[in-house]
Amino acid sequence: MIENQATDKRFLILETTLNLITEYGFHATPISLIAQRAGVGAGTIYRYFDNKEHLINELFTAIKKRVIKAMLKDYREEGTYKERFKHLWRNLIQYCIAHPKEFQFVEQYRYAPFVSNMTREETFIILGPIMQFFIESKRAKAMKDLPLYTIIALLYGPIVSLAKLHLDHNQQLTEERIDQASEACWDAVSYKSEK
Amino acid sequence: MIENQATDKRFLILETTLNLITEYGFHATPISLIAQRAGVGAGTIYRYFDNKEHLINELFTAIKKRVIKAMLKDYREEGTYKERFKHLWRNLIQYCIAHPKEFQFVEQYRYAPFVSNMTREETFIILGPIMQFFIESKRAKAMKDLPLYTIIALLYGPIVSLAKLHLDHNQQLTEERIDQASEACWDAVSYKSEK
DNA sequence: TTGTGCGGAATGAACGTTCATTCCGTCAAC
DNA sequence: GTTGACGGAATGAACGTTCATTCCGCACAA
Repeated sequence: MIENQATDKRFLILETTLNLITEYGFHATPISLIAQRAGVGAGTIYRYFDNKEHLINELFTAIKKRVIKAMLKDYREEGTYKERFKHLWRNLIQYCIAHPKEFQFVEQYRYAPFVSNMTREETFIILGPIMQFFIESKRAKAMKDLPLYTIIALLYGPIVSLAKLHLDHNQQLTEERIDQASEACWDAVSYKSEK
Repeated sequence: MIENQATDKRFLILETTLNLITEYGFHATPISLIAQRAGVGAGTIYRYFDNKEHLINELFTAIKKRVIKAMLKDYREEGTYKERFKHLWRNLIQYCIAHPKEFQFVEQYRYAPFVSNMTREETFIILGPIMQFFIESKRAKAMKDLPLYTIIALLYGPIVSLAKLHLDHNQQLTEERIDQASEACWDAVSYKSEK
């Protein structure tokens, strides 16, 4: 019980920060405002986080983990490579749309100067299982023999763009459109003969 | 001569700002530093720009225009749609790589809260000719009948991802890789039969 | 059951710093 | 001599962070 209160408050601060930062940006959301909205004292935040920068970095990794988890939801290593790909791809874009603030936050600050390199490297480690899928697909000739980074760009890039267009321009991203796009992405990385 | 001195100083301030902002971020580059690096007084900056926010927005549109111009360089409405697509696509990614700071700046602040909506809308107007190409390609059945926004996402998304991976992870983006990727992008938006 | 003492969580006023912006004396151009 | 561009010191607001103090819940003595 006692620990729960502590983790609850920690969580509360993180979520409040997420809300404010996506709305106003990092430097435009003062600690004082986070404290006010979270209903805690400004000093309290410093009991849980060393400083503002650490707070952001923790928020970052927390969200990244949620994203990867969502991406791998119900994923099984069975079926065709295309089916598996579509499962992962759809999971990811669905999550981005369902959690716009998390998506915006990650996209906006991924390369911001105050996000530490360590945080960025952690991400790559977390992504291990997904990388494995790509490598295996290539080996099985289900995917073109493209460099790993090219594959990532061809598959992840459109997700980011689609999600941004969806969120910013109210381009309704319907089930149908998501499916169209996932098919197109598969066309990009698979051989033409591949059905 | 007099105007030239004025526009030179204006340009100097803008370029200095670009350099500093991509290195430190918007809120972490004080006007005083811009002034110092540009070799002008802090007050002088306010002779050319109303305030910091305006300065950024002007920098934004200036860069956008350069990007579109670079994209359309040597573009002619002749040859197959695939050839034309590849020309535009390569122009764009080449520019992103050749001008990393401009690319980073645009990508980092495109959706930042302090970039005005007007600046964002201007962008869409500038993009008119490119949109026309997509519409025409669809009509000619050279491209799949996908929503315009989907096409943009499928083609522009990978460019952003590739450029970022290139710049951040030192993934050498060779001529060969650029060509592979452009082919893959075309596969994404064209019909399978299309050679 | 009640009263007392204790440890650490929580607080928010205060501090020192930093920043965007203003203001004004200087100086070059004509 | 007049004009206006210019530099950079001055200004005041806002910020992150600290720290002396308060608050709270529990343990235990009586």
